[in-house]
Amino acid sequence: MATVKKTAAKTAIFEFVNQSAQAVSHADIQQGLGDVCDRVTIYRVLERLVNENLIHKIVNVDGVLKYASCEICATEHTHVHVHRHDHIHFSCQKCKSVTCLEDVHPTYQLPKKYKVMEVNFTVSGLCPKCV
Amino acid sequence: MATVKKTAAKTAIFEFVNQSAQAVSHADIQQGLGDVCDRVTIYRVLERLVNENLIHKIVNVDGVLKYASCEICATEHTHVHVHRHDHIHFSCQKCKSVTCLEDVHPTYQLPKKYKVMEVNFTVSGLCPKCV
DNA sequence: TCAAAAACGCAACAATGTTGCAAAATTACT
DNA sequence: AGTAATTTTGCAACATTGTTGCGTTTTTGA
Repeated sequence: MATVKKTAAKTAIFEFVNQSAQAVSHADIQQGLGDVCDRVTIYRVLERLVNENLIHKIVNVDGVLKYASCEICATEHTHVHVHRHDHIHFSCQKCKSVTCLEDVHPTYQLPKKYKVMEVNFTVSGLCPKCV
Repeated sequence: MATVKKTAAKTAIFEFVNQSAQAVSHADIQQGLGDVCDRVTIYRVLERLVNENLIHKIVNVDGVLKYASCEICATEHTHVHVHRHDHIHFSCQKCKSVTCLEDVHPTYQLPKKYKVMEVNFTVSGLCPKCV
């Protein structure tokens, strides 16, 4: 029985991600939190937070992984149910910010026989501040 | 006046990408082509091919960049016009293949003021062969 | 309090991608 | 064809991002 343990690093990282208006990278966290923990620990904590559905993971257009708070998780206090993170992310080419557009859910129809488990929709260009 | 030059490496890489049914990574190309050219050259040729709209670039769910032939480019013989590569890509978690679903174009509506320049839609799960 | 399990730090490694610069190849022009 | 201009290449070195193994520390539940 895998028991999840509460640790200082996990709490700090979770709050950091949650308080950010934009999606943050590993580097952002490391820089933002100073040295609360080792570099490797950040990777491992992020992996756990994603598995526990407390945050969600985004692949940016340049291939760098980013993490963002999950509105559903943040508001509903039960993390038991699994929900799909199928909203669009916007990656600004100028200010480099990655923002969740939680209300924008693309519609599409896949050919039969494909079994979808995760989605990653990212659109890049200029955000309202930079346009 | 930047003049595009035809080279052996470029031709080989372009044909390799074009003949692949799935999207290929830098590593796939390097392995597939042996040593027609240096590792760095592959990166640079891919960048050029993308800029010339001869192939298109995909960010896989794990953050690795992949490249695929562009059906529009491959069939229409004029590469002059810029076209959006806004179809969905499917990334199989089992066989690791990344396939262009050229006919699946998601519809979505962004909030005003976002200027879209590129899109990257990737769906992962199990492909028909692995389901 | 104490033992089991989870999480951590450290070090080392792996994969992927980038940059600078001099040499080689291609192209345009005469 | 000859030649100069420009692009492309190879090489080496480096940067970034992410992973793994392992012994130690921390957390948790009984």
